[in-house]
Amino acid sequence: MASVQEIDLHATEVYPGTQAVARALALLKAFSDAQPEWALSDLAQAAGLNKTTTFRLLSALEAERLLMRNPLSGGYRLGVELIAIGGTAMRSNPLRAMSRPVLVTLAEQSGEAATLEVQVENCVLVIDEIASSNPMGMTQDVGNRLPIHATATGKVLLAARTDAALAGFLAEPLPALTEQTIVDPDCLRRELARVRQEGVALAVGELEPGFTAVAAPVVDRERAVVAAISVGGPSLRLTRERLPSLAAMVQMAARQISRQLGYWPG
Amino acid sequence: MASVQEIDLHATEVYPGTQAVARALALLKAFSDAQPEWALSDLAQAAGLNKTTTFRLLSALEAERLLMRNPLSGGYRLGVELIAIGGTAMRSNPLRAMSRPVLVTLAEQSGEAATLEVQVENCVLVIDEIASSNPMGMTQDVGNRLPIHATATGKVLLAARTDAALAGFLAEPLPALTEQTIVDPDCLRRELARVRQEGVALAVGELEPGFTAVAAPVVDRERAVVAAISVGGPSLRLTRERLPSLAAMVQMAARQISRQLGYWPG
DNA sequence: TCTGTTGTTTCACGATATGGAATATAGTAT
DNA sequence: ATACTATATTCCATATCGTGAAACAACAGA
Repeated sequence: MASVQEIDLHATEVYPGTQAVARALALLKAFSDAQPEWALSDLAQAAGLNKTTTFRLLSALEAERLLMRNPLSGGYRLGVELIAIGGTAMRSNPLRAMSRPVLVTLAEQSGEAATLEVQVENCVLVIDEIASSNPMGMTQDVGNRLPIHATATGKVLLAARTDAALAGFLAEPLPALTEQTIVDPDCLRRELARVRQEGVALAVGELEPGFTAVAAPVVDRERAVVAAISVGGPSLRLTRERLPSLAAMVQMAARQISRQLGYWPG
Repeated sequence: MASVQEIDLHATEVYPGTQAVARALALLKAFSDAQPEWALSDLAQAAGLNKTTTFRLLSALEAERLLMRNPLSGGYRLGVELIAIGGTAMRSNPLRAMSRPVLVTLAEQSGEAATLEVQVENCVLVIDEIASSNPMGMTQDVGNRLPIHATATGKVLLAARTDAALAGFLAEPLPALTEQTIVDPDCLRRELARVRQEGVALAVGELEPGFTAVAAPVVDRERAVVAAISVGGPSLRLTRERLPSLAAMVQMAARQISRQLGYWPG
């Protein structure tokens, strides 16, 4: 019936007695870079909710400034309060706070931009980014979600998944962002095996043409891969010869952060 | 009874039929830079909610990754999903998108950091920031809330308030952040009158020692002050002699943005 | 003017959120 | 060890609060 693409109302059956909250949050999550503005009816349909219910929830979110309305179109947009809360979330993130000095050193040492990323659903989320000391590289990606299969950090995080979880992910087609993006499931599987073995991932022009990145996993006390860090920059600067030494730096930094998290190798 | 400071559950009576959502959002807003982690009981008490209710709401927020728990203390913290949503909110903010090129020009022209800020409750919220071309100035303040009475942008926004709204604000004591912070209500009132007349606000060492900023209002189609922009930097560089010319630049840039919003002077 | 679409309000119903009480799980002092 | 205190978590009967159909209002296009 719904012709508009469906938003998943979170298959994971939620806590009992939180329907309204879960629905409100699902509505919030419907907003994205691709669709930053929603009309009430469309959003109601996409979320599979009654129009009245949607209206009431959106009104509550608007009253709290988490949403705002476009005065011209009447459409809903994410509000300023979310920028504030997001900023607080960023600054209070313990992983970010721990990693920052290491990232700064890594960026200086490598002369490239360094990032800290975690997995959120089937994307990697940029938690922190230290700009390259070399000018240009102004990516400003903090808070951005990137496709997990086309990034070095993403591959590191994917490599840590169980075969079952991986199979589920690979069941759906992988979008190609560039000519180089790995879209063949078997090809990606082999790549991930390599990543798992070597403890480093590369992405050469797979996210965007001319951009190369090297990533390594951050491991916590329970030996779970909780994040990945990377250095990245123009492929012209991150030449094939430099990659091994960059990989070593990234791995070293990642191990340093892991140790702070209580991870002890062996 | 409640010895912990109370969180205001939003005096403005909310939309009927959204109690749970409003409460959940109030819980989210309880997290701040000053108090980034809450124990269940404390938060329940501060929000004036039953412990069970609080637990259920927090669980729902945690399930959606808007909150996470500190594995050591068991305390609640803002989660990564909020960083993602906050990033989306920032990038999709129309005011920010409009202002950015103007801000970039302003930063180049002045050689200082330029910011765009809006009012949210009794704070100013930094929506965008273009770092100074001169090194140092690395403030990284986007998403940060600053006290409205101690910032140039804040004064601009305060100056636009009605006398009644202002009186309400001035009823409570103004915290001093530095020696220079204006804490006397009458003194601030006079300052705001000046700002209203001249259309520019200054803050010299009022937010932090040695930091000076100049701000001007951004006005929309309905002649409402919706934001303020500023340039700021070390007081040693923003000398008394430079301030008039900087003020002119900021005002020019603000007028440019206002015009894009449909404001037409006269 | 009519018609289709949007956003908004109303309201009766019952599913759903609520909070007291009971239980579990620590952490601290005795 | 044991009792004690302060947490977090589960259970469950109750009625409050969220729900969605329907009706209304405000447009835009034909």
